[in-house]
Amino acid sequence: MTRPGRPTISDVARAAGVSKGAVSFALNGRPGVAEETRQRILEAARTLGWTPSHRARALSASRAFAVGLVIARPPELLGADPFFPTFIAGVERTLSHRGQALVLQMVPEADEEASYRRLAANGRVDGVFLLDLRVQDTRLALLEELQMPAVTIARPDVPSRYPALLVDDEPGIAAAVNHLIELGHRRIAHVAGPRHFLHGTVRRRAWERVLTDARLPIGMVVESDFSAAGGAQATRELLDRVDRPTAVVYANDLMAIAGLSVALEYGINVPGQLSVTGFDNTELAGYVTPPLTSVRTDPFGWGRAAAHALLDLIDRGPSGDIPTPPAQLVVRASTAPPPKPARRRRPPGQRPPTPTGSEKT
Amino acid sequence: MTRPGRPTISDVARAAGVSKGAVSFALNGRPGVAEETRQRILEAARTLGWTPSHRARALSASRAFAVGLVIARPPELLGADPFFPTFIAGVERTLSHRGQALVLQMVPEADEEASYRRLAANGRVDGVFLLDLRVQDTRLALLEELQMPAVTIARPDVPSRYPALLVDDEPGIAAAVNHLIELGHRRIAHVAGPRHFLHGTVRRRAWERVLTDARLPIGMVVESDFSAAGGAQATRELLDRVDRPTAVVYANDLMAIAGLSVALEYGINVPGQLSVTGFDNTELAGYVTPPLTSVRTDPFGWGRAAAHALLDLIDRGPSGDIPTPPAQLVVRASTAPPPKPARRRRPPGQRPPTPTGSEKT
DNA sequence: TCTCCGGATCAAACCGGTTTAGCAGGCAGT
DNA sequence: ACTGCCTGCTAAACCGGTTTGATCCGGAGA
Repeated sequence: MTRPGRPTISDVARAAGVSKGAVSFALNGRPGVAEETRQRILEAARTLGWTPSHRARALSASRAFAVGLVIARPPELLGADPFFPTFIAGVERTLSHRGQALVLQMVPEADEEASYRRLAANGRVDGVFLLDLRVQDTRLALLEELQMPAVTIARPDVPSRYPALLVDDEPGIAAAVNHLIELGHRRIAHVAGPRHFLHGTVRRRAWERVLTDARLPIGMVVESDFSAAGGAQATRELLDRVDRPTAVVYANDLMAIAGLSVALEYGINVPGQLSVTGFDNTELAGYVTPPLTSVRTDPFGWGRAAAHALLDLIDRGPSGDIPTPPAQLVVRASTAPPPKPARRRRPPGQRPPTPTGSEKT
Repeated sequence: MTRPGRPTISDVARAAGVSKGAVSFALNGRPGVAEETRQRILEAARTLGWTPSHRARALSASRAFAVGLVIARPPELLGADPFFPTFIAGVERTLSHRGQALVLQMVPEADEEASYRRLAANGRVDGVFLLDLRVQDTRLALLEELQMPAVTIARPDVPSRYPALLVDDEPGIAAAVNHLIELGHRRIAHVAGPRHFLHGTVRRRAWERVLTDARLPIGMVVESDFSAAGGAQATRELLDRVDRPTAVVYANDLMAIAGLSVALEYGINVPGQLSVTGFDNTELAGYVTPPLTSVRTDPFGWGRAAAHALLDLIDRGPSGDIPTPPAQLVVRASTAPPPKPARRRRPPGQRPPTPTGSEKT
């Protein structure tokens, strides 16, 4: 007659002829167990095929051994953004090495607060990642109220006692704008993300700052929503202006790629008559026509670093913010000098797509 | 002096003047508690702000109240594919209503088996979704060995006692190929996904079958990897042939969009000289030039249905496979009649992009 | 009045670990 | 020989729920 179910620590204790407590000590490598006994216990555990019950450990340690990630975006916007899967892959890389799991929640924005509350009340996670920070984000206060450890991705614009992964979109946008200025552009527009998102605002401000420093006008900005449809619509608005821009800095690749199509539809050659830059350096950026100059970010690395920081916070208490390397501008064929003031039609000379592209900081 | 920590069921019992057991019964709506007592207990729980401890419940019920999803893909391939985020969003929609959580693991392919084993050994989940089925997938046997409930997305090509969500790519591909045949195409190529993936093989077979039924040749197929780079490379191979195809059916949108750029690079007009179809109907499909004819699938709905099926399997035992509505072909401007045999150069007449597109089954 | 029955309730065991208090025995110090 | 201390281990409590077996009680039936 075989025992049903997995062997427990009591089975191991019986097999090794010791008490439960001794087994627990031996398995956790704690002192107070004779070396010979320890070996006997480990041997018994091995032959029985014992594995620790995560559930029992979680209850007695009052820990979940899991961290949470709440994503509040409409599902149709989620698919097109490569950020999340890549970030999560990075997170996992760290977590799996430390025996932790990731609990993912994807909820409508209206359910977001409830989602955090439930996660905390149930004790399902020991901490969370705070992503897609918003301007004056109310979630920080919520998490402090819930006494939930957290790591924020980017430094919030409200006081926060949580460690932040210092991703800063400013240098990437600045590199793009400077690149365009160096090429000779003067009318540089921006298709921005929603202003209530911190990264939407940060990117717009970066664009403004560089233009202001160069004494160029900052009037040409259209706020959009990071979607292809939004990018297309914003591009139309810009191209319909009488003082049409000679370059557009988009807040992400998806909008930029949609913008490329709109330019083609208008019969405006890119990069001959219009330069375009994206942000994210998505896989597709190198494979559209023309290949898109973009800012390469590192969501995978961020995920790894953020997970590290969160686990350290949980295990060892507060520490400082985490720096990240600056993003790099990847120059491809969608940017070129602006057309000469005398409107000369240049033939739409195709450059072959170069997936790699050269780099500038 | 306030008690530290959350109130437990014992606190509620004390406050209501009853035993732990009575509280448990009352809270779970089980019979054997007088109505008046039940109300008193619920009232006490409410005023104390009691919430059930997921950990304790999991231990005593020997259930995790969570399901797992293991994704084994190289991270760089993950970002571009909109399937996973959308599928997961659908899964969450169901799970959150049922108090379940999703444990997500993203691992290198080499660690995949270990990942399932760990999930099972730890008892972290009560079941898993099996995605990205492979030809002769070995994970089915693994999961049966681990006695882990599962739902497969698509019916495997090996015997399986698990319920399957019957997603079938065949009708979608068939619709695309038939659409091209009706337009008059005779040389219809296919850029396939990896043949070791079931969906890669299924889509290729569907393409073959329709062509064979129409007595058209099935020679023009290039196996690729679902990536933009792979799609571009495969397209080059096809366009370099002396008997260049007049239409290409791509196994996903990402490869198709990369293919559009290659055609442009070759000076081949789409759809004038070459028709192109994608698969997935990604957000970008409607915003490239020309807008891409594609097959619309419903990963969100699949996620919802799969989660339903998995929870039912866990709670109520085996049931049947789950049907899904057939995919729809979304016709946009990337498909048109083939060029006339007499090679007449047609001007690259732009059609404005129409994001919506008309539909055919 | 006595018996029987069923509903309401309680105490205790249980899930599978971790942790603490305590005990036995060996050895050194005085 | 007695005290003190350290090592190696056991027994029991604990984490916070669920479930079972026993008990108490009031009302129906004989």
